[in-house]
Amino acid sequence: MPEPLATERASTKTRILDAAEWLFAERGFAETSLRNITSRANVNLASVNYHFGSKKSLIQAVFDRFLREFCDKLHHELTALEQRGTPCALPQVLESVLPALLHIDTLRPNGAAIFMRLLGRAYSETQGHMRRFMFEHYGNVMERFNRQIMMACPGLPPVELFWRLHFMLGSVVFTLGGGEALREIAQADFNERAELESVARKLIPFLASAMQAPAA
Amino acid sequence: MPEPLATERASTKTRILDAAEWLFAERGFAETSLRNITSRANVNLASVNYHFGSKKSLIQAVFDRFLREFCDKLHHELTALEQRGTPCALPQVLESVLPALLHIDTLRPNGAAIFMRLLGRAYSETQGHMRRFMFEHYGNVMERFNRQIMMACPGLPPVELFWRLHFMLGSVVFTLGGGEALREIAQADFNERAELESVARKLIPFLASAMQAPAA
DNA sequence: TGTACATCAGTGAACGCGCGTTCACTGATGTAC
DNA sequence: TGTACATCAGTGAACGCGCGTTCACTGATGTAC
Repeated sequence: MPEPLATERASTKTRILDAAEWLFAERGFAETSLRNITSRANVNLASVNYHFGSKKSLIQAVFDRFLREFCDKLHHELTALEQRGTPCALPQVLESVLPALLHIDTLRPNGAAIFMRLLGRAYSETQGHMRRFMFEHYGNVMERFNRQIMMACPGLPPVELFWRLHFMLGSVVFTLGGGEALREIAQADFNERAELESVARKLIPFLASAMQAPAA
Repeated sequence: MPEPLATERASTKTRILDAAEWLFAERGFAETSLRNITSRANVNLASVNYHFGSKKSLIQAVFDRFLREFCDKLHHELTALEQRGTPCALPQVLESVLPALLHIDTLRPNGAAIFMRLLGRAYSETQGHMRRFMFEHYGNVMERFNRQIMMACPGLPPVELFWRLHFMLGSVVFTLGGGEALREIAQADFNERAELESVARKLIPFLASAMQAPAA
């Protein structure tokens, strides 16, 4: 099949993915019905099950598209980091995630926030389907990132490192994926437009300093 | 009405709250049906609407009970802190939350984790009903806590403080409320039983160090 | 080149199911006179 | 003290609704001979 021209309507499959990811992030999986999705995407209700088989598979497909886009970019950043030869300082390592996040945000409006929300949901699932899927398909990139962090935090015991990585993940997911709430408060109370990049740039020194705390 | 004796069956209202909070935290609000709740509580389906009016009001009641229990305890801790006279160091301020968290955990099994999950959900709501409710009823205690933090971080601009408070909240909510996932990994990979208190004690130096990062 | 058949993308309508809520009702306890 | 009525806690069955999924079908495109 040839790639659709720019003037053509996006494929039904793509339209469903676009509508679904927006609604999933906005309301959650259970609160989003296939009727919500298909009417937003302007496609037939039955076409979701035709293309994806089930609602559950659609959720997985949405998540997978994000992970692919994100990890491809992160892979490049990590390669650049590794080729420097000299061990990197912690802020530099953390900063390597930023282009991947910004890249996702250029692909679709509010993309990074949506991705962070899905990531949060992946971790709070009772059954860890999405989490397991993530590690099976993109675990190698994450491993490489972890190794860079480890090298920048010499002497930190592995258990401590494990917890701190998740403390960091919590901050990132909560504040970048936290919906309009924080954005609105920041705007109302401090007249500050909370752009993805500006929040991320506040996060980096905060997290870098946190990681350098002495182990208990 | 006299307080029920210890040997008596807890009141229907209490049984519903107990069942609901467990299920809400485990599966989320939308994924938990009133039939799930009432069959777990061993009460009649219609009694939820009799006692609480609607599912939405039940959610609020569950959240309110946690907030009351938590804030009462935190109120006492803050009073003790304030009466010391001398300004407190950051780790001491952060540590004042610990007894409140542990208190909730003694009231009901896994109470603190459930509370943290509900807190996370309160922040990711599209409409901020729960968040607004929280600030209206318990805002004064949170204000006092914020003031202590502020005093322990002299020179930090208010905007920066706002964001860092939420970076902290993210770490706490994500790791203490994050379900079995992290607990299981810690057990499997590091043979470490991730007790509430031991994770919280890892969090405190991490967050204290983070808050002391130089402002961008 | 023409014909027959297969595959693919999509459609409209219906399916049964579980949902939150409602309603008429019961039986126990409290209150007024 | 006895009777009539009110309130309260709870119940069983049903309500209409929106859900994910299924199914028979259509029309366009590709392939075989």
